[in-house]
Amino acid sequence: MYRTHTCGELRLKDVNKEVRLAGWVQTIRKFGSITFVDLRDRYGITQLLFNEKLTEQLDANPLGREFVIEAKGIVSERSNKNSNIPTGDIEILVSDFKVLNKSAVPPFTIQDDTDGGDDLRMKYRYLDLRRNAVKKNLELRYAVNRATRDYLYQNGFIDIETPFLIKSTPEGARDFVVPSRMNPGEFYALPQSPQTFKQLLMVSGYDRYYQIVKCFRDEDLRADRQPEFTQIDCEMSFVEQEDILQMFEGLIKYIFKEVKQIDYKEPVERMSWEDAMWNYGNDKPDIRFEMKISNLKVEGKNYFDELNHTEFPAFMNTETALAISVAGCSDYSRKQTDELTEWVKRPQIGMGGLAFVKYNTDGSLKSSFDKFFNAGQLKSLAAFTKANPGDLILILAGREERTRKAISELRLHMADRLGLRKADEFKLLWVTDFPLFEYDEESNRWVARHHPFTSPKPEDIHVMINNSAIIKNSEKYLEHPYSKIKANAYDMVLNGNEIGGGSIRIFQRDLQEKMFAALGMSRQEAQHKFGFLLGAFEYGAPPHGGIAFGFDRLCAILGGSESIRDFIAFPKNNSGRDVMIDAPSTIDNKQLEELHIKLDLE
RNA sequence: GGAUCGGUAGUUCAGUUGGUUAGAAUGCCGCCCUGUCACGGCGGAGGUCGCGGGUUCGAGUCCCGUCCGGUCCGCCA
Repeated sequence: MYRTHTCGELRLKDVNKEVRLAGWVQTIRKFGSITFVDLRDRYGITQLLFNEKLTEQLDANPLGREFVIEAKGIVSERSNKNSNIPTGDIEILVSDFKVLNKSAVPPFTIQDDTDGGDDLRMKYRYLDLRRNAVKKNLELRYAVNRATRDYLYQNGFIDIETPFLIKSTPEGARDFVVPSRMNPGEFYALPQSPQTFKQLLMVSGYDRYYQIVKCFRDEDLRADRQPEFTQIDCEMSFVEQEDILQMFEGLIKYIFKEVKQIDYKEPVERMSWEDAMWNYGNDKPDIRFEMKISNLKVEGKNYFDELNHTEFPAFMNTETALAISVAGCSDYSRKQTDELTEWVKRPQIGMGGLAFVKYNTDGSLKSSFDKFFNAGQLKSLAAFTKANPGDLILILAGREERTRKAISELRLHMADRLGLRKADEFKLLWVTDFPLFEYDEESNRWVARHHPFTSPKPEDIHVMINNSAIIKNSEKYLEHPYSKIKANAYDMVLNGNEIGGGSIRIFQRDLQEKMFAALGMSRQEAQHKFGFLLGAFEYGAPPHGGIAFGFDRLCAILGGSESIRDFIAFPKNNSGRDVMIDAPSTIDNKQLEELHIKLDLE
């Protein structure tokens, strides 16, 4: 037996016990004939005391950082206690010890505030994982996992595994493909999600299914995006949208309670996609704070007309003008407003400039376009944006899509500056009533905004059935009936992050075929790609719907972190590389031959 | 596919206008130290300035190319 206790459990009540501990040497502090060693394992740190005067031949000199040792000794009360660690009242007076394995000097310090950079930490991830900071993230991840399984079990869900080697369906994200040795020239694809399988399980009658499952997408990465990631994937039969919303806001609340001890009592707020876009400029608003957007000029509605104002070119010759009113910032200096202007001009935001109005606390108004607006017009503008004395009104104008995006980024930026996005505050939101289709100008066709299995709202089904997807020459796609169709789809948003999304599915063959056709798929193509699903729909498919949560991201948000990499044991870097094992890598010619693959590298 | 920032000691970084022998902190090694817990003191070792080319009397510094990494846009149903 290597150990009788862990390094995290001994307390004053254990004094005088003889114990054995095993773990890693965290630090060594030597004072002549006595030496303190902090011994670390998964559970904590316990101080060992080596006293050469008391026990002869007890030489701690051969020890080094990260050596694995076992030590025998008596639990003793410390004369100088350390209130920073749970075991700080005691130490082990070592009578004997053994080095179980030596360690090379680690390339970075294994401490909460490590000196290692990201790249190095990833290369030596097995050392990085020894750090408390990373360990507690993985523990949180497991707590979320357990709470999820608890809740879904209590509600009658069954966990069913679905295959990883499936068929490539190049709709949506790019697939990772796997060559089939036994079927030369043919390839499997790794699932982007178990979507069709879970729907087939509904046809099979497993009316409450879930899986915490890896999904794969071969797209470019970000700090919060990995090529393989984990979803909480769920599907239910005989449900309407309301049933799903109830069930799964229950899940998230349960996770809050179990993992964060947060009692989220109030019902989750709801907002239509249109309201979200209108008031917040994006489909995943952070509603921890207000700061709604005022639409000064949008399609079919021009506030400046009411002002009888036609002077300021930045507002006149533009598609859109949007404003936010930021509380308590009317005293911004020239330097600060310049800063904001620079901020919106950065290539990521890409605006030409920023107009502003200072609504001073004394009620006076000062704008960056005083030349064009008189006092009365400014007053009216302030009223329209619902500004109060003390507010700073920020206005962006330009092309609609870009300006909307920019103002929503600016809104978040201002909230960050004002400290309105508190890490310990959690605000959930359902966004509903998404458009079913988006028009892709590149490929000149409609694409499914969510995915092609999403059902239109019942009242919009006839629009889909009675209209052709084809856009006539003169017609703008915004005027086409398809652009008005709403989907039975919903996203869950937490503090401005999309943490989950789902929909009520199509479960009739006719409608599904109509959907494929609308997406520009021929009958034969649809049959080839999704024949199995269409076939299944002929054998009594029940009405069903579901949702999937981004597990890694949910954990990161609950852990108060921006990066999901900190919550994945072995993540990949920005280029999709695992720098620890150095994957991906080339394979030898023999393997290629077996797969009947010839490389054509330039 | 594009934009942008970075690459200097084991590590994190500084390095001025191009100018003598490239620095700091930390880590590492040695010696001293009986109450530390960011221990302390003294001493020491440690560098292909990512790589290749160019400009120059002279390049860590300027230019071109390239590789690697971070962030963002496109992309991610």
